[in-house]
Amino acid sequence: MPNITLPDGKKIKFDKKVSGIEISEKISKSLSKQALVMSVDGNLKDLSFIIENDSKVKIFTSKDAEGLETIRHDTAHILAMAVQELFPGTQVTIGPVIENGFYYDFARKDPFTENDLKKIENKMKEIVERDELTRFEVWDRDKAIEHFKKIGENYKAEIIKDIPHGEKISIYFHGKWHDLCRGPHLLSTAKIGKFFKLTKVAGAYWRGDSNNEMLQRIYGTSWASQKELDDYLKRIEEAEKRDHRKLGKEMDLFHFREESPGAVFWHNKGWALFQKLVSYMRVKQENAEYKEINTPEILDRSLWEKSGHWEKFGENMYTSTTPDEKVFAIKPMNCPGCVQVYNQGLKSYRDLPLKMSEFGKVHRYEPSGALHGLLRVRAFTQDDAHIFCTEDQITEECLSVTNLILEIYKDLGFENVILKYSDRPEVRVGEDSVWDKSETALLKAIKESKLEYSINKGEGAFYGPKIEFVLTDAIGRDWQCGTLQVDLNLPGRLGATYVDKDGGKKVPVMLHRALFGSLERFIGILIEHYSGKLPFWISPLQTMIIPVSDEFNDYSKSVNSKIKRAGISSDVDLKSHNLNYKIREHSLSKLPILLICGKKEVDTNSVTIRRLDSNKQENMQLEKFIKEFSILNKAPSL
RNA sequence: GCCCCUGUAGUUAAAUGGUAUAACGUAUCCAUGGUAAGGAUGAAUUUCCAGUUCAAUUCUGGGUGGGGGCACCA
Repeated sequence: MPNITLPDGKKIKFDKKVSGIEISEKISKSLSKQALVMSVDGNLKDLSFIIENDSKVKIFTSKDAEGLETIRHDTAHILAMAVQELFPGTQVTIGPVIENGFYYDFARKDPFTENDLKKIENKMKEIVERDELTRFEVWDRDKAIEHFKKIGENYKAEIIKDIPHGEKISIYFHGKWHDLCRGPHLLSTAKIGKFFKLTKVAGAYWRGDSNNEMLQRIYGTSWASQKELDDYLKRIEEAEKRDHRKLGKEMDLFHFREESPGAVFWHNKGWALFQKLVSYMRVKQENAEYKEINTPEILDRSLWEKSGHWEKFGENMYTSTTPDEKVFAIKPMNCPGCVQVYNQGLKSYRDLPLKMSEFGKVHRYEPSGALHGLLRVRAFTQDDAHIFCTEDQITEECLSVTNLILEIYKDLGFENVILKYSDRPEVRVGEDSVWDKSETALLKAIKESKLEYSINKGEGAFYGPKIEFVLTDAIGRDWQCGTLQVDLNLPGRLGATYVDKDGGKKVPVMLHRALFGSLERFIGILIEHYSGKLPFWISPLQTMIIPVSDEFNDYSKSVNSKIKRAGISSDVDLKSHNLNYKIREHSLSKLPILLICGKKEVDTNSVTIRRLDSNKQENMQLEKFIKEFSILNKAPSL
């Protein structure tokens, strides 16, 4: 006779075997109405599961992550039911819960259209109303395979074949419709409610492998209440408003065009932002003892063959044949060029660590489907550096890179940073013993940094293991930006050496590191993080001077030139629009500071400040304005 | 690269088997204004290449770009 222990420690004694729903009824009527699933000794179970022995039981409602996940899982099943009712002959494959929703992959000849989504949604609602009861059976493997094959569900049969022998094959029924599934599920289809929406159709490879056939995936979202669904849809809308592609156009920062897919045409304001970030990093790197260099964009094929890029990275490289038939590659990475700078002249152990930075523009032939605004381009500028050092210096140098990156992210408004560590990939150069050494040294640095980190097996660069720096933006999205790679391979391949204490030549270790990764991508992230309202010090155009009428144009022009001389970017709006019009226009373009100049200002040699998102008027002496805003015109850490 | 959707003034959109409409922007003129759109007039457009058709921006096929996913992100 089971003794049930609840999360608060309370025990309930039952005189017979008991189901989850019976337990919830015993606790309270309202709980039994809201109950969705339960855990029995830590394992999630259907509420209909019968408990025979003493157990710890926790009942979940839609307020718990477990409850909401089960709702989504059930919604995915109901989606599959609806699709098969509407489109007989469609095969089901898998339909997992994902963040904020679920998807289901189907195999069907004809594509689903946006119109079908609406139809399917209605059918789903109908199924919810039918309130089909959930039932659960355990089948024999061979019977299950045979059954699914017989009804034409070849993908399901294949999935079952891959389930290890000895594991139970559980089949869930919702009415007559059934699916292979681990569960748990709600008691009936009505329990999911109607707070779901199918969001998009997309292609997806069977088992995520691009060699396999493509299935049709339907994405959806599902919530416990109409309000939560509405809030979610609202959040999506808000995120779309900060899309850097849209803001980039509105703010006149950059554009793309057909002649060069995946390459940015920077407008004046966008380029100003780009250059501000570069100047800022120059100062930070100067302070950290980096020496800036610059190397050719086009280099002979032989160098890329030596470095290993030709073989391991060739598919992503642009090449160019000259009129005299020589083959060059447009650099996809800066490292070989940098090693050649290192190689020019003799280096001593006393020169190490030698940190060479380069704002290098690289070109990579990315798959067309990967391109996405500034976030994924084919031509971009890396804030790259290569640190040549001895093996003993690796850990210390990695730590100093990590600190530099954290400082820079903080200046730009990103406080939350986590690390991702990736070790040796399948396609790589170098001996395993060398990889052992690099991986150990890098891991040691990670541990000493005391930052949170995760491990990505097999995702390192072809020449060495790496850390990636992942930051979190204003609406909680993660972005992978900086990177740090240990490389014991390239320097040797390209013949880099230094003269050690004993007079013998040794091969240095090279660390590759990028702070933002790609300037282009980072600018995209910055725009989205700030919704285009960039901090004053990196604003591409910081102040706009607006004369109240033509009469004050001269005064406005003189204010403009004084502000510019102080290093603050500024412009005068002399167009023949009225004041209100100009204020609206420049506010919409997210200009941080508007300076209004009229009679009052001329008489007192002052300006009236209007800050973005405020309608307060603040009159200030011009000299004072320049002094105060010059202080704000620097990164917080400088 | 793969699947689906998509391409109309600078921008955002509307319409159509008989070469297109609006708003904003732009240009000219009027208005000279004090904190989120003052008024008038004008210029400007169907992504490219084939095909069907008397006639294609519209239908069909292909190229190419863009979007959403998948795969990729060295």
